[in-house]
Amino acid sequence: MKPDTPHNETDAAGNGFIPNLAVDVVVFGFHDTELKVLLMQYSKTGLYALPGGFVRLNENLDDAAKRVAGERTGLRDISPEQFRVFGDMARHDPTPFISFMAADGGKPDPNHWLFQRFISVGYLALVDFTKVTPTPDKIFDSCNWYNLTDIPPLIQDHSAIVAAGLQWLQVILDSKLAGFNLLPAEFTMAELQSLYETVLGKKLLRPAFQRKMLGMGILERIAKKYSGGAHKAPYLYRFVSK
Amino acid sequence: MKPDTPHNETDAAGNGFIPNLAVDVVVFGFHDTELKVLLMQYSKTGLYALPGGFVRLNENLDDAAKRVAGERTGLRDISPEQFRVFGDMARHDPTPFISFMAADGGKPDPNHWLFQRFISVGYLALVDFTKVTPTPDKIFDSCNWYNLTDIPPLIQDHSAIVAAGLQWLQVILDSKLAGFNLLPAEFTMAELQSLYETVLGKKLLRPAFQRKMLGMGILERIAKKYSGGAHKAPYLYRFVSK
DNA sequence: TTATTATTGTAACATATTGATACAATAATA
DNA sequence: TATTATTGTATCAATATGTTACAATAATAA
Repeated sequence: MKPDTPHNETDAAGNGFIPNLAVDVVVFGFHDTELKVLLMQYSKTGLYALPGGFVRLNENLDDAAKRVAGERTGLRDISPEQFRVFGDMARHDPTPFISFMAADGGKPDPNHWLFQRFISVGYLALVDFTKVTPTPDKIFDSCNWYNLTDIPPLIQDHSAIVAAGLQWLQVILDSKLAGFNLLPAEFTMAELQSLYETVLGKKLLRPAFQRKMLGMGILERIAKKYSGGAHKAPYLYRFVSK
Repeated sequence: MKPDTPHNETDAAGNGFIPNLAVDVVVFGFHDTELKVLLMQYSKTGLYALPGGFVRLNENLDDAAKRVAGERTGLRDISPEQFRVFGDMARHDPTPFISFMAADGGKPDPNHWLFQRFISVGYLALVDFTKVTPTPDKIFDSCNWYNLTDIPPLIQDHSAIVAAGLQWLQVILDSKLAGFNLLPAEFTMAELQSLYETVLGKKLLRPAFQRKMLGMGILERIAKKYSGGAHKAPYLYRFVSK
């Protein structure tokens, strides 16, 4: 038993956590012109879910999201941002947790705290795909990237949370320079444009895109990249905050 | 005792409500070229606060905010929208509630549920100032409009919640036609512009503003208004959704 | 070594949007 | 009937965005 994790993290009472409150994190990555989402799976039942967790009694809400996202990705320097709270009664559905426990052989305690109604704060984490080590948790024994265009059915309202997370990303993409969190430290203009096109779901004109990005004054040109292709090699860029 | 209100709404255990979770509503109105906020006061201590409340065990989160805003304004047809969750430990400060109870003569139970740490969902309600009947609640015995430019110190982090609500309003003002909820059914272009200027905190050029508003195709021109001034009378407009 | 190819970087122009000025129209008052 | 203040909008200027075009060039092939 790890000393920094309460031994009652999944006990029937939920001691140590704020009741009825959860955080679910939509972790987006970008790879091969595809947006990827980090999903958990409980192999015995095959059910998929978002990385999620609960808020400790003396823990900042944002820190809970950071902890959850950090544990699933191995990343320490991320700051997930809340984008919406999901608080309808309609989202209450304990059957996935009942089936988890049934699959483990035990007889589920009908008063288990996980079966209660939960209000969940949705967080968005934008990460460098290449830096992530997907890591399972105590409930879900697998954790992996999935193409956003091809996600399996998720438990409860998690599909709606993913959809809302994408919508939010589209909104903040321009204003918050969110895109740069999804790319490695150095990238080509073509990669940046591909990211924008994937997130926004539409083609952009190359000259206008390049003009706009360079006009923001937040890109530093580094060196030539040898593309390997039979054509002019693109510059590499680095993001620099003003 | 009203049958539709749990008798334990403010008892020491907080039964019937989700623990550690609150909703606070920033109710904005617009009157005399000023943005107004609805604030509660507990007269014996003089402390001010946002209209707020708790979430019933079987209540949708949004419905809790609607209930709270409805009870304080007398309006039934409003849909407050969440704009941010406030979940830092730093916001935890039970002293206002302790002083309320002390002022009432009773000896505060140190384990009273109100003294616990709360995570609060901030909601924004945009209302027609002229339609509101400010109504106190069980904790605060007064409820009134205050000029946003001149709000008294508020308990806990409620000032920050108001500030965040205003910022959010500035963001959604254009995209969500939020302004129209703040005006009466019929209004002049000058009134609409004044609202925009007040919310955004800057002057706008009249011809460009008018062109933009008319260009959106959501305004219906009604009839002449007799302004009473020694000048050309303005049109009246009505908002029509497409 | 020299074409060929595919892609990059950007100039150049067209179009659309927004900023700013100007002015006729007009409702109340003098 | 002249005066005044404000409204509605035309007009032009400035800026931003959409689009086409083309020279530059890195790898490959002739």
